[in-house]
Amino acid sequence: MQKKVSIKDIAKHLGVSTALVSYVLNNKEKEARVGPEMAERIRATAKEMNYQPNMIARSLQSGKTRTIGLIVADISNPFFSNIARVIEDEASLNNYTVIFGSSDENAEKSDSLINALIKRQVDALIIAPAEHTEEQLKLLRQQKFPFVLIDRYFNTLDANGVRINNFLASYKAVQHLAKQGYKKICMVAYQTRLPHMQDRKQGFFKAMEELKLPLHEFSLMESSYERIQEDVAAIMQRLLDNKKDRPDSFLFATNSLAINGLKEINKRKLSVPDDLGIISFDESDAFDFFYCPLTYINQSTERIGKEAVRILMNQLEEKPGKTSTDSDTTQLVIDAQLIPRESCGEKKKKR
Amino acid sequence: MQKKVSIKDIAKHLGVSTALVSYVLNNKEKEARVGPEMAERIRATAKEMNYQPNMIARSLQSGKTRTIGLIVADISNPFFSNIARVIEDEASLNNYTVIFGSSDENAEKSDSLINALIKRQVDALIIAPAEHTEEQLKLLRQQKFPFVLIDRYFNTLDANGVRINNFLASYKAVQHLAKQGYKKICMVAYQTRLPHMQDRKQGFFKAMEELKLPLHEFSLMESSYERIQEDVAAIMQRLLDNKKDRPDSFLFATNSLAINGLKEINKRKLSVPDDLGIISFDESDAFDFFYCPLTYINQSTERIGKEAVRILMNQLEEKPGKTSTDSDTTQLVIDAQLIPRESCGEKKKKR
DNA sequence: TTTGGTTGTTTAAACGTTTAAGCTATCTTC
DNA sequence: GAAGATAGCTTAAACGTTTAAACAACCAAA
Repeated sequence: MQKKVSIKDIAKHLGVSTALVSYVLNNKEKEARVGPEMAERIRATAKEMNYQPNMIARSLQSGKTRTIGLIVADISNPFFSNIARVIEDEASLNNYTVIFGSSDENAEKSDSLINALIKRQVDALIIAPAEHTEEQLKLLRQQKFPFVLIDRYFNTLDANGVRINNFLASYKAVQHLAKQGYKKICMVAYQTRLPHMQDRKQGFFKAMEELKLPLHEFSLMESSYERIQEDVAAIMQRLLDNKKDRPDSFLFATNSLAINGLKEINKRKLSVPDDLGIISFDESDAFDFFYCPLTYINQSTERIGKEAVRILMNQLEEKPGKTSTDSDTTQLVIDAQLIPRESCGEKKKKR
Repeated sequence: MQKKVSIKDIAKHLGVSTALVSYVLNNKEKEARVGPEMAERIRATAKEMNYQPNMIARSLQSGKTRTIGLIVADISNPFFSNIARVIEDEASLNNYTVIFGSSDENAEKSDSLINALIKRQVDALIIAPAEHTEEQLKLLRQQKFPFVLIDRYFNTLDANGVRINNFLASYKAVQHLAKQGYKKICMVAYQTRLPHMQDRKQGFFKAMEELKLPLHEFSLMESSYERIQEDVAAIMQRLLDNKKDRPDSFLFATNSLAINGLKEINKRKLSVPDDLGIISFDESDAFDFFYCPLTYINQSTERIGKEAVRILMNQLEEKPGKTSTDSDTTQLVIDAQLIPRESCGEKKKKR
């Protein structure tokens, strides 16, 4: 690669000091009392030589990189890639760029990712934390490193965060199913201690209880993250092939769970919403194209991304008259919408 | 944020020079003849003080950031986010990280994105180039900046690239449709001069010609990128609502086109594959859940991502005995697979 | 005892910026 | 015409690394 032109090159070319060039190119000519014709010449040669400032050098000197690190479970999951896109746009509006990494829901990978990004001096992190990463995050917090959690959170960790009201979302979903006449609801969730997932489960149980719907052994089924395909297939096989006593509806806790579940339902030629009612968390193009469009719980990736960046910017771009401190914490809980469509229409009376 | 600990801090803490610390932490104790017990003490305090090297400083000194810039049309498009994930993993294996940006198929945005990433001193770029970005890329090439094009390419630009054989893919798709009895095929493509898209169109026309299938005014329909939803809706409305003379099948040039097209088809209660045969480029979860699973042309995002990184690494990590030069160029054309499913099954004889 | 080698460590420059402080003319003002 | 202000520029240090070169102390061989 060709050597890039630096401020030094411009200075040498004009026979002046680098300071002068720097002042002009940073539009500080007034404060630095640079002569107007000199300023013009500098600007001209900078353009002529196609000068591009070296942000690395600038960062070293300023201690700021104007870079945000984004850590999600998997950037190829539409939920996260949508958020990534929103974050990219918002960051760009504030002259920040984004480095990303996928943790695969793995605490060790998360740890090395966080370290790699910090070594690269990102100014802040946006993290959808994996299970067992509490300690890593506590350390970050202790070091007063700025970050925002998205999607998930921890009870024992007081940190910035943006998430939906998971409990209520599940709760409403069950109510909706019940109103349509479904009684034997099965929730398919991830097997994890992450509170956002626990909330979804608890919202489910709370609604079941209040509605006086009896629980079954299949009421809550759990899949691992790593072997989701096999696990969900096994669950569905066990439940659906038991003609005697099977659920009449499913509440899927994420889009990936739903997609894997639906594939199994399809294989068995069961008809939705007659044989089975379905609701899922998250969005997916797939939900629109299922023969019977899925009722889903919409988490606004737009809002999650925007608010996460907003919270960070508030913290990073400390205004002179700021009142907040590093230890203050913002937690935003967004209300998720249930989007009713056809996958749990009025249940037939027959069963 | 708490001040980070530097090599200087460790040196001061031990009363030695920074050089010594640097040698040890870079495992150059042998070459630098550092005493073994000193080395141990340095390592110990480094761990104790939780030292994290400042990559920015290291980059400034070395001129390398071990960072790859990724520019795609839209990171939230599954095709690109899948590629992004593969690139992330491959990069990580080589100790690189990835910064990304979305060009929105817009040349100006692409330009400012390229500049922003270069200012940040990325070592290389992986780009899915937008229309009219040829000149920007020629400039890059001229400056011998390392980059690989993915998905798209330019005829007049000799650069590294990884893409599928678009012409042949289209060609085979038409053959497949014809074999199933479809004759009045409509290709829905993007209105762009990008050669990969032109190739898809030309493959279509070539096959039509060889099969002696007559062309209609609807044979090739084009949508803009910016207003895809409106454009595709208008196209489908015009074609489908004309009962007299309408296509009997569609070849969609991308997943987004297909998804928008299918929504319109659904609205009109037309049945696939009886009333209409369908093939689309790219993958999508949605294709699996369309009531009649879509036949599609699979571009292996896995291979595209991996090969792109491999080509870059070959160029960046110049081995001592290297034979290739900066001006050498690798172009990889991957064979795309047609995955036959139900959306263009044996066409009924009735029409 | 000198010469030379080895070992362990320090010095200092460099990477490309930014910016406070310093310097030198020239211009006001009385 | 002396004092002070102002305009226009330069010097130099700093950010956190890396690394060639220098240095000092010791040891071995002649």
